[in-house]
Amino acid sequence: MTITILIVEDEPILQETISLNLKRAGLIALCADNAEQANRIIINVLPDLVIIGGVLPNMDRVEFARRLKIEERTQSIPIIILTARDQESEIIANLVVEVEDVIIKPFSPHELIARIKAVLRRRLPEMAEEIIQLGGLKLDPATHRVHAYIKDKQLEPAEITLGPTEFRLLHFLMANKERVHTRAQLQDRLWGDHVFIEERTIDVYIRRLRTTLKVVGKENLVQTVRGIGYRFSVE
Amino acid sequence: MTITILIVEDEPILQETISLNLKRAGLIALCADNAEQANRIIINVLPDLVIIGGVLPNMDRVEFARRLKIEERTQSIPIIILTARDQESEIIANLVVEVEDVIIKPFSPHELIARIKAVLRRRLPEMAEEIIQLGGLKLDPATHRVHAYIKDKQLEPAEITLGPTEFRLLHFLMANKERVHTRAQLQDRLWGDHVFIEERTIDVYIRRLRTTLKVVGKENLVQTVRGIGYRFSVE
DNA sequence: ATAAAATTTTACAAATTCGTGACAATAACA
DNA sequence: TGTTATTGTCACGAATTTGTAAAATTTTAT
Repeated sequence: MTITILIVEDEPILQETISLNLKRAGLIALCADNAEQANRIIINVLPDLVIIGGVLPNMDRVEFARRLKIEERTQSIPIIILTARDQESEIIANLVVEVEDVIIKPFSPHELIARIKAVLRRRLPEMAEEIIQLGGLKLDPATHRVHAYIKDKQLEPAEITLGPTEFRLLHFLMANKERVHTRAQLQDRLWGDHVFIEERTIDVYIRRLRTTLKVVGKENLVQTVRGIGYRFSVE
Repeated sequence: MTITILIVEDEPILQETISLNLKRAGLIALCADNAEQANRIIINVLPDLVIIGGVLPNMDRVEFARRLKIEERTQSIPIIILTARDQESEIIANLVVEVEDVIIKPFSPHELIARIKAVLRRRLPEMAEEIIQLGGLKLDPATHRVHAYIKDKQLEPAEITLGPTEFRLLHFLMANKERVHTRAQLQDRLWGDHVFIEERTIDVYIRRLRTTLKVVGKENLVQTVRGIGYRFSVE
């Protein structure tokens, strides 16, 4: 799942910097110096997000964003506008156009990445909403429910009650079954970069998840890979 | 694996606080009050990360970061700058210098640690994830699993359990099959430069790997090249 | 054939890593 | 407001891994 981001920015240094930070975050960056170039790119590659930086005179930028929002093909692409603090008129204009986010300069790379991710996350609710069925478990992100199918008996699937964190953990593990995740990766995905938790804390949540699963007889689904991390596996 | 962090900060209280929090997180903290002192430390000990805090007049801090990023020896050291929200010019300047992260004061110790760890984590290159199939063995880095296909029988491939080091060793050998690796090379690739181990230790791990493989009938895959080192070969 | 060199085994203590139960702090809720 | 989940941490013991030293074996050179 590669995510492509179009940066419209004429200042080369800023363009370069943003692009670099995006790459570092595992996102693909396309760069355009002006509106025409941007349009040409959009014709070929529909980006997942557009960042409109310091291009063109102010109102033109808003106009550019507006056009994207009007045209059917590009309508659903989220837009982030970078704007200077003093250009209040523009900020207000953007509110009218209903851009997804406005980041006021100056900003840190970290902030930029964080907000890009936030916007992308918001956009992908359906993607995360798929029901996952694995190893006799059914997890439904939409209803936030987990059911366990017990083979021997013909009983209705038993509902499992999980705390919020345990649910997210199970969800992530199931969505990436078989793959081993280090504690650092789990921490990144479930808690994010800004929150500091002890690595042992993850063990504790793994245990909580396990004990809950054990109650319905699902014993070996969450496995330890010693020295590395954890894995959801159907064997 | 000890990680050393250099803190450049003239405010004693802040210095102390940061240093304390780093220690609690298992990181080694070196402190410098000013640029000269920092340079002197860097000459002796190459830190894994530099935190530039409230030292010197503003632009000098950026200059300090820039110098580190220019000099070859220190180029790859990630830098985190602590900056006050109102010093916009500096934040922008840092973007240009391509500092790894800018943390805006005030910040919580938790946030600091989290972001330090995030930066350090990002620095690690991602391991190759390709599945390697060789000589009746299948090694999958993503799931961290090794399977052995036994020819005679039509059985399902048997799973092999390896310790972390044995796994890395096998992975490396398989990824560079047929090529002979000296013990020094293996040591570099699997343990890194800063860890001292006896050369004999590698022999021991080779043996451990061999015995595990022998259990599933894979006997001659890891071969000795006398006087040189070891090799993974399919004959 | 014998000594020297290199490698394979074996055995072991120290260090890590993981699972667990208990605990205070915080958040959510009625 | 009080009551009930949830969160994150800690400390302990058990199990595993790690690195080493030394003995045993094999290979090479003299």
